[in-house]
Amino acid sequence: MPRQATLKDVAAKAGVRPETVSKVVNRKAHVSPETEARIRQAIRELGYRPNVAARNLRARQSRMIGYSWRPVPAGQFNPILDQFLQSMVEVAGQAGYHLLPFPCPPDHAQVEAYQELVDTNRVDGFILSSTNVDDQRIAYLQKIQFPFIAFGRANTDWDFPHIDVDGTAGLRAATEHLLDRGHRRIAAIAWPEDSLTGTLRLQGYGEAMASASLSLDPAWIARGEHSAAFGHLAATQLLDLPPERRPTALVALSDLMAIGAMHAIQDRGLEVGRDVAVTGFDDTPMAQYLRPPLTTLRQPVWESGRRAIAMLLQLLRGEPLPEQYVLLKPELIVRESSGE
Amino acid sequence: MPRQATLKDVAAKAGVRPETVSKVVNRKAHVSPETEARIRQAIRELGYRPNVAARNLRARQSRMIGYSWRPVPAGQFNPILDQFLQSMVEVAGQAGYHLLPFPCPPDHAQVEAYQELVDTNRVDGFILSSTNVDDQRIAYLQKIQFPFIAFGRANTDWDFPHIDVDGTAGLRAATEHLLDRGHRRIAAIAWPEDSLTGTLRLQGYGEAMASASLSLDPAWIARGEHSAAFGHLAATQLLDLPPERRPTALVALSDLMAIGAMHAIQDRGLEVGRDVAVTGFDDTPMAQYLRPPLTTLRQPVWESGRRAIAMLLQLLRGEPLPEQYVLLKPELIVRESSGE
DNA sequence: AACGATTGCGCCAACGATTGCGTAATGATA
DNA sequence: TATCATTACGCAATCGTTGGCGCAATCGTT
Repeated sequence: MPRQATLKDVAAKAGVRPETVSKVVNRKAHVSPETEARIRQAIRELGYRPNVAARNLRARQSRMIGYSWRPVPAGQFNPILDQFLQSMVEVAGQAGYHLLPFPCPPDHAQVEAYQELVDTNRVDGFILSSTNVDDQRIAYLQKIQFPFIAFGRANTDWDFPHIDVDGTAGLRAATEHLLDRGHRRIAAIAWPEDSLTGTLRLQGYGEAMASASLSLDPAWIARGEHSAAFGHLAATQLLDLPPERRPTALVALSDLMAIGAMHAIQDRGLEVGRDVAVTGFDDTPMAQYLRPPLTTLRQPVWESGRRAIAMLLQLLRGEPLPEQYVLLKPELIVRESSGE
Repeated sequence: MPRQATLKDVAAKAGVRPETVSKVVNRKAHVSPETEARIRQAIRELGYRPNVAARNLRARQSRMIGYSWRPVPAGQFNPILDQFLQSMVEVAGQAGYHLLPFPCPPDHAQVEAYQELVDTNRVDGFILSSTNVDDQRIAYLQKIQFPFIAFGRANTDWDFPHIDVDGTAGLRAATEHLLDRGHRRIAAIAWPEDSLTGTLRLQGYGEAMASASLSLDPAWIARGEHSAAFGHLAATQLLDLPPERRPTALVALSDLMAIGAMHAIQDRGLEVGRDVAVTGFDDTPMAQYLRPPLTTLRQPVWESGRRAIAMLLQLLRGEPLPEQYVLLKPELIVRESSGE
């Protein structure tokens, strides 16, 4: 099998020097039309493709973008990953970049993992998803001034470019939708207080309730781990409240918790949608197949991926970012779990 | 910001030549203990890491493995991707390799996409998933003798290393499980005849029915597109059969179709599990949250990923493969949809 | 003491592409 | 024909790492 043609081979065939070919390929210098034609012909005949390792060595870059995500525990879903990867690969590819995915290593090994990729010149920048408060990855990359875009927020006093889905607006929309349908006693099934995303989402619920001038019963906010089991437990306890305090609608911070809540309602012989309304968050693929189908908030996954890469590419080109922070609105998908 | 230290910097600090440092790093030559200590000290102090681009250029390799998968249409799930990526990244990482994911481009552009990655030396090998009969990617990579491992089979007369989940054994197990529970009229909800995976799975159903000496009613095999809607339609038609031919159990080739079938049964006022048993395939995360939870076949995703990479690494090292073809058995997960 | 064998490490030449500079050839102008 | 600007392309160096070769110093053996 003949090895891949190099600049030298093309040059020999076209009767010029390798540098000239390089200049034609990169449109860097003026070359006479005839020479250019001869060179292009040779390139075509030999099927020449520039060797990326050589290019990268010379240019001190890798044309690779690291993507780190936090894998979900077994039994849960990651409905985002497939689409998110696709959208990023597509946009990055158009600019000649490829993705290098790696699941977040355990906390103590995180910084080393990033250091490795940075120091060996394997990646030019990063996309981080599932960010945390006090996220070590963000702290490290900021310290060494390495280009990255986060998908999610972190400490409010940290200043770094990021994209996020506006969970506050999402829960406000879900709550308002329930208010529109006449509900007045609406409870929330939420995450622990240390979750940033959870706090932001819950805030939207609070805002909607406040602007409808409804007083909030403290018992209406249930906090617990992100699981269907907790959704079930929380809903059960909420339905156990005395009639005048018992909620007629539940907003859950995720589809997974909404599923648990739906089951709790059904276990009690009540009908979801008619007796108690339920909404979720994520629009996981299964939301549409539940009975009744789940009203939920769809994250603009595709858009997020595109924007994140587009922003990172700007950083890599050394251009200033028009917007450091991007907040995208999720879309309320109304299905039967929230009534008629 | 000081740029990353190179061999030259380390050499200068340790008072030797760069090549010597390289030899120490790669354990290639004998160096006196004192010199080695001095060099290692310098490496530590400067935080030296070999530049991958330079290494790759020299070694004519990339230490990258291309992974191509067929993205699922919107509204469906890809429960595999997250775990599969994780398992591959982990094993590859231990051998100093990274993954380069790219969704399958549209059919006509497939070969070009692979050519690009091969010709520019961006990847050393490929993992292909969701293979097809007459798969162009396989044909191309075989033609140019480029290392790859397929996850899935293709034409029976093509000879290439692959891993697959034994769908035949899976459906045999599901069908036998239903036979054990006393069912005699068992129908299958299957894919079109041109699907290789579908044909193999259906075969397992046929085998189990045959070895129980049950005659197969041709009406018991429904074929259609892979969707919940088709599952619903097929189940409805099966339940419309006259009582003596009406199946008491349905094996579906996927969880998605099983969901449709469950809904059809419920729409008719029947109870899944008690009146009609249902099984799926995939153990998508949602299977456990359905009501009743779905009996299904769990694919050994983690194991597949590890094995696929391990095999590819052997090819890349030029070692012969102990097994060209690996068939992994799926695990039957019994839940309530198949009865008590 | 003379010999070959071993060890430790320096030197050179790649790997393939890119870049700034230099220069020969061309054409225009006085 | 001499001068100058412009065009087209060659020259040499560089990016960081590695493999092969060779030389000097050291060691053991007779």
